[in-house]
Amino acid sequence: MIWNELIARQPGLAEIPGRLMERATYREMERGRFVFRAGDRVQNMLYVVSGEVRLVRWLSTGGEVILQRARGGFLAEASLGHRADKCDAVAAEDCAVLCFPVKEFSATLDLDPAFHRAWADGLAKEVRKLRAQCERLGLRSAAERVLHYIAAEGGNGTLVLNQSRKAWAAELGLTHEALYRTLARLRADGTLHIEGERLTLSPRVSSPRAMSSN
Amino acid sequence: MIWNELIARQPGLAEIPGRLMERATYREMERGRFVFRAGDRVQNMLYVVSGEVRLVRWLSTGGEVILQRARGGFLAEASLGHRADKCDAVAAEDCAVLCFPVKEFSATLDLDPAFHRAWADGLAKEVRKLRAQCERLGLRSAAERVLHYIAAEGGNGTLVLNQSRKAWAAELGLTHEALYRTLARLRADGTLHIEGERLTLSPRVSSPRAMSSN
DNA sequence: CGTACTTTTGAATCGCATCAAATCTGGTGG
DNA sequence: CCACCAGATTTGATGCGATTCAAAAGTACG
Repeated sequence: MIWNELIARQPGLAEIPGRLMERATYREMERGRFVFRAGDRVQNMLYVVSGEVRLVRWLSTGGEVILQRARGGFLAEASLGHRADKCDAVAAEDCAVLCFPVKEFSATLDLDPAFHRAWADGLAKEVRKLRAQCERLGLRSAAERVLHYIAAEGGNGTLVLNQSRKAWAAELGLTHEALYRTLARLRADGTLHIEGERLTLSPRVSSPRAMSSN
Repeated sequence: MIWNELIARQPGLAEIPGRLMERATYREMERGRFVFRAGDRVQNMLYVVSGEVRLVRWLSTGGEVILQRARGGFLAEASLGHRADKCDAVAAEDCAVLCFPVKEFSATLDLDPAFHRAWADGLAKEVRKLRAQCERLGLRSAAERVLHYIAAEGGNGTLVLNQSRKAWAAELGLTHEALYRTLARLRADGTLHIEGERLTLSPRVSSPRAMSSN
């Protein structure tokens, strides 16, 4: 495995001390495979290099709940201080992961204040991101969620979408049909300018309410 | 203020070094009072000793989104590295808080690895909570959100609600009418047993299916 | 080419939001 | 103790918007 190249592509790996990096093992797995199961002892901190791994919990009603979708980042960071995981981790696509032994990982945090700070900062950033996501999902209309997303994630009123619209729809808590229709309407009434992956908010001239018959 | 007694009651305070503890100030505030407002400069890290403080955002439509409910724990931990808060913090009940000056707080983190570790663990816990909340808000029906909440927050299938149902509705991203109706229906069809604040899932056995994936 | 997936539009349905209003509750003060 | 008030709880009627089911056109890739 060519570490340097890998690290260059993964900003999340940059802060990891070389000593710890050397202890990592590389694994590939195919879609549908379990990375670990609920009740397993926590042995590794996993970084998802490519593909997607999901943290899943099963409801007593039989339904499944997706707790995390890790892509290009750590999986189940919160399990660091825990003996066992409460969730299953499943490869949602063919994927590659780096496994850091928790013991070494934990020890490195204690010995390397800079790394520790980076780790805590990463967690804090995740908290902020998740809060924004919660706020967005609390919005009642599709249009509001779209505009909120562009305002939050886009730079200066312009968002360059780095995923399919279908995937975006899932992230917004909408069906893809609802998203397509909403984008079409926002473009039609001039709220949004769309060219390919670039979505730009039009400088608002009139009322803040974009949708509906006002 | 009798620190020792206070600390004994608050497991979250145990890890805080005495040096930092001495710099804390104690404040009490009545229900409905704002602890801080969006845009205020971050001056203190707040620990909620008693009562409840909520982090909320107000929607342009007038609705509210509850981003955090702090009870016996820190509020807005993620604001540590930030200049200003983006949310209002409001006392949901009469409450008492400890205020730690951010500068001292931050410096102590750097000097005390054990404290730093405890802090990171707290952040990780918050991440897990928020992930669960995002998943919940992604559920499309009111009933699913209610059941998910009970499964996630309740112990052993039973949830003791520690807030009004109206407030709960806001947390679930529903109107209070929708929540009342949903609870009535779930009780009627035997899915849920309700007595006062105690909500208990009826044990309906069904086995976890394999990944359905997309 | 052919397959798989995304994008796009259409039509029907359903559930939640909304508006409205009655009852219940806890707390305050006369 | 009762009157009163603010807020929570509960039920009803209605409309809108998202889901759902369906299908066609576009796109990437071997």
